[in-house]
Amino acid sequence: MKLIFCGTPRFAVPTLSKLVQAGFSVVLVVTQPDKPRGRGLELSASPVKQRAVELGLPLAQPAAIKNNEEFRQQLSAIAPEGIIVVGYGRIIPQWMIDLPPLGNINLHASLLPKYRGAAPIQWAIAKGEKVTGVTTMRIDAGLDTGDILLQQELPLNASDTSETIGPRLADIGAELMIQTLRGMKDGKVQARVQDSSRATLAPILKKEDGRILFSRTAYEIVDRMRGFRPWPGAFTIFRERLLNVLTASAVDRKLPPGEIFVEGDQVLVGCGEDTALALGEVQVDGKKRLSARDFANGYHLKSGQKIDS
RNA sequence: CGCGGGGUGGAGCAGUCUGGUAGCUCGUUGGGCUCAUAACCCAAAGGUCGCUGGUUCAAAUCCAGCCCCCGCAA
Repeated sequence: MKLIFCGTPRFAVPTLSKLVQAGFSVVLVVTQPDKPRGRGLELSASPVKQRAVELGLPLAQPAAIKNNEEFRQQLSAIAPEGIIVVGYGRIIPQWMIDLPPLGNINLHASLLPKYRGAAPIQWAIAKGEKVTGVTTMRIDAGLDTGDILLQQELPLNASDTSETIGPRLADIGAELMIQTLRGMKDGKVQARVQDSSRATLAPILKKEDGRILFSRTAYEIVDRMRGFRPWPGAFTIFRERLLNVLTASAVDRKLPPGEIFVEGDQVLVGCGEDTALALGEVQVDGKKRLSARDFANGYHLKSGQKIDS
């Protein structure tokens, strides 16, 4: 089966690898242009590009595609049976949706219609879901609103974070994509319409999503911390500097929100509804990560102080 | 030239602006108190102040270069 693969992040890599391994003919890989990254803003290639290079596949990195005649003709000339889209990072234009007979097949990292949008893994964990999963669907003009092809669930437990779940969903999703394509080929896979009344959104994360609001319960804060790791993480402002809270647990304790309580080696911070956050590892802007104990000793924390002042 | 923070006894920090022989909270070791303790009291050990060079009577502190760590941004 002749396919074009569009993807950019690490999440998309297993699917690309699996397609090639399973014998599908990936004739073109489309990914985002190289961008400056990291300190010093050095130019770096997307994970998908790196893998495509390893696999010796032809690459395209158009800056824009909607009105890109040259790119459109390139794809038309290939005449793919299907276009596979996994975290490409751009809106797929109508002309592309209409091009292949099998349509544009997307792998999405949630159980649609829940968590439509750019950060489904993170939001599912941040909202304290007990189960998430992956969905293959046929792309339409809307945001993750296309007809569902196949789904696979993955249970979540309290220790899971986006870092641990992301790779697992990527692997499960890669497998599901293979099943989907094979199933479509011999007509065993039925597309079914999403129930949009049950839809929720998982918008792209911003740094601000990581700010800890001590008015929330500690349990909510911990869930968000798991979901938003490693970025944007969880932070507050401590003595006019950024304080990243890398790990923490929730306990039931009545303390004024934002107030510190030092107890032995533990540092508790009051949260909403008589809950408190027991700090684990923290990191002050410019410093190394510290245990709550070292943090309390080094910065002379006293019970009654406000952490965010 | 993307912006910014930091490297001080075993850990974490203060001191740097306004040069003058190093301080705090812990930990460690010894002793004391206690039925007992991760609690409390007393004492001790432990530091080339990231590296190199410069200015000075004198540098953790001022100047120059270098190394390492981290946050923002993407």
